[in-house]
Amino acid sequence: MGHSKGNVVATAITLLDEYGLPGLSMRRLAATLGVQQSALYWHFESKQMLLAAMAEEILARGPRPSSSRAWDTEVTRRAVALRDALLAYRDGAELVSTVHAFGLGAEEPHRRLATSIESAGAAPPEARAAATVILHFVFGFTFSEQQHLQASSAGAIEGAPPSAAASRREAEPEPFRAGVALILDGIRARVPQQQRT
Amino acid sequence: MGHSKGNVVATAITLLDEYGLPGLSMRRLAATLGVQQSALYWHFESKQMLLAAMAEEILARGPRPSSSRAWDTEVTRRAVALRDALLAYRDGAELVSTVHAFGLGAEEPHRRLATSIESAGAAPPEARAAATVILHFVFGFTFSEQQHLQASSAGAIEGAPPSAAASRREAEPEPFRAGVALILDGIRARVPQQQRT
DNA sequence: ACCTGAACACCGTTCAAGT
DNA sequence: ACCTGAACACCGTTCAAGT
Repeated sequence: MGHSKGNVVATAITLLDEYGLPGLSMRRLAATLGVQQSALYWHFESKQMLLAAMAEEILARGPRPSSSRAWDTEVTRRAVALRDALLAYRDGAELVSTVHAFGLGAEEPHRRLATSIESAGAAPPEARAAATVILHFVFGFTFSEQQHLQASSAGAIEGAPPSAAASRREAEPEPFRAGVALILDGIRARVPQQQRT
Repeated sequence: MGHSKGNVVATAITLLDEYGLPGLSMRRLAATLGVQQSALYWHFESKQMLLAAMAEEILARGPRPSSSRAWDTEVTRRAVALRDALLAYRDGAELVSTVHAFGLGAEEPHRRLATSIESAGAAPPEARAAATVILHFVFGFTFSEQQHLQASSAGAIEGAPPSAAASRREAEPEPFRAGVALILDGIRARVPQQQRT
């Protein structure tokens, strides 16, 4: 009866988490599914399209932040939720941010951030510009963070004291919150003052 | 008499500009230099190390912004200069930002930005956090921009009206300046007010 | 110090053909 | 609708050996 598209994507994400992005080959994926490599090209026109579908799925599986009446709380929660979604799978940040940069999808986070920022009283173009700043910060920060996390967990047994930090950290480090807070201050400076939160 | 390291890097950058990052293979580089592939591994322990050296060279070739008494002018000029450096070669933004994320170098821009921000009166840790925000914005923005530039210049003859924009644009688009300005406002909000510029 | 020759263990993609 | 079989045109890296 054959594999479905969703089926293929789910298996690909499992392999991503196990072998990382460089280890995710069409051949390995096909072997895991028990088909020939060429069969994958019936489901996806290229590996890039498969990666784009994986990025969407990883985002869809991420947490959905509870909304808030305070726009800045909401924006912060969205940034934290996005970071959590990226950290949930090995090389998640690299995958999603690359798909985004190549214009192949992963646009929901930007749209949602922009909507939350508009509720602060910003005009749509300004809200989009601010959303772009936040998005690139979250992508770049989390990409770097995930690399360092994996690099240090690679030198685990043979290396420096392993420390209490697990490879898949969820709590936000101080610099992450600080970066988001800085951008929020920038937004406040450009929006009609009305309430403090 | 053999090739020098700098020689190899320079040739690699030429190939990057001509074929793009996916087209830059060790085999192609070796062939262009007139040596065997294996010879490259005498100069660089891996392709990653070659890419790191290329990133440093691309940054070193970039413009050096004139300094300014006004810290915000200086930060803006550094951001613009960094973007220009990345845009100067095909896939420059992807290359440099990836090398940076993998912790293989390309740290000068961050240090320089942090220094300029400190002169606004920010404490070093705050200045570094703000520099991180700017750096990720410039990397992410320019990466996306460069992809779109190349995608549209790929569909040149056969496509929409080519427009006046060349493939290698140097003037900053409005959203780039807007993003930098937003972050500057965020910095101003966290620093003892003294002068306006 | 710098490179050759040869191999190892892989890649993404296409395409005619099958059921 | 979904897959096979086979091929095409590539990859990064290692290593003994040469000069």
